[in-house]
Amino acid sequence: MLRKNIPEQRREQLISAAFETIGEVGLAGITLSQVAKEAGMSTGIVSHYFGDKDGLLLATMRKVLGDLHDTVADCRARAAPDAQAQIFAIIDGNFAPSQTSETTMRAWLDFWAASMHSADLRRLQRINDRRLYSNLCCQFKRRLPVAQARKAAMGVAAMIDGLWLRGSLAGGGFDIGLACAIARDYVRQTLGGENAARS
Amino acid sequence: MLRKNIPEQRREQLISAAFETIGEVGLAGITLSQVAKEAGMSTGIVSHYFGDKDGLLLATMRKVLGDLHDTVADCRARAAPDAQAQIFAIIDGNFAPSQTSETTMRAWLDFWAASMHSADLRRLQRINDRRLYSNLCCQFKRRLPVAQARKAAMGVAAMIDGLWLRGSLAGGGFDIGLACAIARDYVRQTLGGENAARS
Amino acid sequence: MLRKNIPEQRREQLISAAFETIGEVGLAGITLSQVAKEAGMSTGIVSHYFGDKDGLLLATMRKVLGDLHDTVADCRARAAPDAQAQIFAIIDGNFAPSQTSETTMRAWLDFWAASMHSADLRRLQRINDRRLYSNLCCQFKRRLPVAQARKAAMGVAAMIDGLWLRGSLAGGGFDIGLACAIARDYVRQTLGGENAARS
Amino acid sequence: MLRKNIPEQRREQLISAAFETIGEVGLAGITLSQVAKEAGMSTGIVSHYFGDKDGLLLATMRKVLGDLHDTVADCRARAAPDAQAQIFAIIDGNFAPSQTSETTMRAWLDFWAASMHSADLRRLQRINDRRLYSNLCCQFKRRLPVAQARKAAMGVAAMIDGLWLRGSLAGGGFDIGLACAIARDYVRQTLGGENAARS
DNA sequence: TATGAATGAGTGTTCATTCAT
DNA sequence: TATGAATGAACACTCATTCAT
Repeated sequence: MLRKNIPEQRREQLISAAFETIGEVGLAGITLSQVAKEAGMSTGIVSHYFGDKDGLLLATMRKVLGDLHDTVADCRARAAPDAQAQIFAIIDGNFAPSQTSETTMRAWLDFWAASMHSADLRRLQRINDRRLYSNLCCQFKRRLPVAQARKAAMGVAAMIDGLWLRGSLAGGGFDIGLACAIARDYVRQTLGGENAARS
Repeated sequence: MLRKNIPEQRREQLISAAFETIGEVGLAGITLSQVAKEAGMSTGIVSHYFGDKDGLLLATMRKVLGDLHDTVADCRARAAPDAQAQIFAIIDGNFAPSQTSETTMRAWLDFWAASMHSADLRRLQRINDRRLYSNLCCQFKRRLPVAQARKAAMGVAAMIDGLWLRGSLAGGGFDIGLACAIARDYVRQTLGGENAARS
Repeated sequence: MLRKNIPEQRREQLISAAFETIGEVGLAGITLSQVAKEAGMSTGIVSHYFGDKDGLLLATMRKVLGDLHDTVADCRARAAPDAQAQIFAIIDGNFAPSQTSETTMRAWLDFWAASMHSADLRRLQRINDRRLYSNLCCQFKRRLPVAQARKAAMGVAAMIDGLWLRGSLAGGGFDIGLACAIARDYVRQTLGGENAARS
Repeated sequence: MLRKNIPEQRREQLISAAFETIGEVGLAGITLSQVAKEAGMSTGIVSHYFGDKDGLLLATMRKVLGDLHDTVADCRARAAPDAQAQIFAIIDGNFAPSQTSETTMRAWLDFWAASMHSADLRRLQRINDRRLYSNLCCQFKRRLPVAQARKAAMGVAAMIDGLWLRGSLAGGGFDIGLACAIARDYVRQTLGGENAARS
């Protein structure tokens, strides 16, 4: 709130501007002057706060990843503590409105593609990738043997990313409710089959 | 073989060179002189054959899509005609070695991301996207009611793309056998669950 | 003369333009667009022919050094073959009109200063530096014992560079005739004193 | 010592920092933030004390010139009052350790080159240039006719600058003792030859 | 008085495209 | 048909300078 926070505010404004600009023209087509204009600042300010273009982009990806993390954490906090509810919450978080907006999906996909060619981005991407897997795995282990839990976690993680990926192509026509339903069915099958086996 | 085919051969060489170069430096980092060098031709030749850079890239994406189509068609032709075998063949085709090489995965992901910002690429991407869905849907309909078949097709398509997407991050560590196993399990559950329900 | 020489001609035009521009604004203040404008070409052509700015500057320094070498060689070829005449010719070459023009002197001094901070330029500078010394030393050895010849060569080389350096500050007021006379006197003293000692 | 002197102290610190920085990266490569960092101050302080970058550089050159002047004055004060001893002292001053350090030589040469393109720097350079000449001329006149004294002064001044200039290229390999010896020999010849001629 | 965040003009360099040969 | 030299607009980045605090 005080003076001290102004630098942090400007960093955030710049990151937001970068995020928006990526949504408009893509990561490949972004220019610093576009970002600066979007943020209402000068071009030189980027190197002042982020060193160079890559620094800004890295910070922007961190922000995108952080937002997803927070969204999922919120959903889980509001959900019942049992395994299935927690897994459903993870799915819900990944398909929350903030994560399925046109801009977010474009940025996501751009960063994913870019991480194939940049060590820094790839590291970040992997952290996020593993987090989804281990969050799921942790819950599945409460109900399934380790080996099955691992396979289930991989399957659900893939299904979430796959639904999301295919949804990105649909643009406005992405049926989030249907995506969640399909993912939930898969989870139920996986857990339910085990229950049946137990009984 | 004849003179007439030389132009076509050069087109293919150029496309191959573009494909390899994308694998090395990414779609964002590619330059025409790199492609020309890789193909052993002059820089001016691209506009001669493809109009401009975008034309070459579009043709390259068409090639990538076409290769996947051919690979899946091969697998299906060799598989038994029943629904489950055909679905398994579609899965196998999507995870065939030619489709899971480092170069292919990078090109794929780059094109997917780029299709968010280019109408031409997006159109191509959508055609492919729908083909996977309708191929799966067609088979599921032989065993499931339409509504369920559609959900199953969406789920399997998402799982294939999701496994593939997450595998792209793993680089060399992508366990193709495990990916296929998870996808097949999901198909079996979907078909089998229905069978169980029917009986 | 033929087509083949056009690239070489453009290289020379660019080097000339760089030389002239250095004379106008100095090595520190030179920009590629100035050079390109002076040469009547586009800015991109520099990297085409010289890789980058440093490449052009290095080539320009080589040209300046080469011109001095040629000028001195001409003077020596026209002079009598005896030691004193050859030494006088070396002095004359260093103070020839082409070497004492405002532009040449500015370029020279700029390159000398820059060679303190650039390995490539320093290497070039040293080659030239040693050439003056060894040319002189070679002649002095015909008349003096080795140790004395070396000192004499160092002295005359220093005097030439010193007169030239101080002349650079004078601008148009540089009295070339006087400079040559002082240098010749020093040579005569050095050689003559030895003669006197011998007799 | 008092408060009043603090501004003067900061000026000197800034000039020292500029001098050191020039030694490291050259006059062409210097930036105000480097200087400010070296001095442990803020970037804005330069305009506060020196108006702009050129002001700082001009002050730095003045300092370099002043140091040489003081060094020569010290040497002369400690030398015998006769002409030859005074001339030797001038030579010694010019080759004193403080004047032949790597940093000093680089700064000197950079300033000399820059003075070709800046009126302010050139004026300063000329003052120093003439001072060396008139100091020498003054002493030579005590022993030689005016015309000869002038030539001798020009010759010795050139020899000093030339030895120093060539020494700058040698870096650590600059043999100061040899340089002084060569210069002294030249002075002795000039004075002694005249003596001999008189007798 | 002193700071350092902010500006924005100017730089070297890259590269898709053109076109004379 | 094919070349590759040439163009020039666009880019990221630097840095002297300003000014609110």
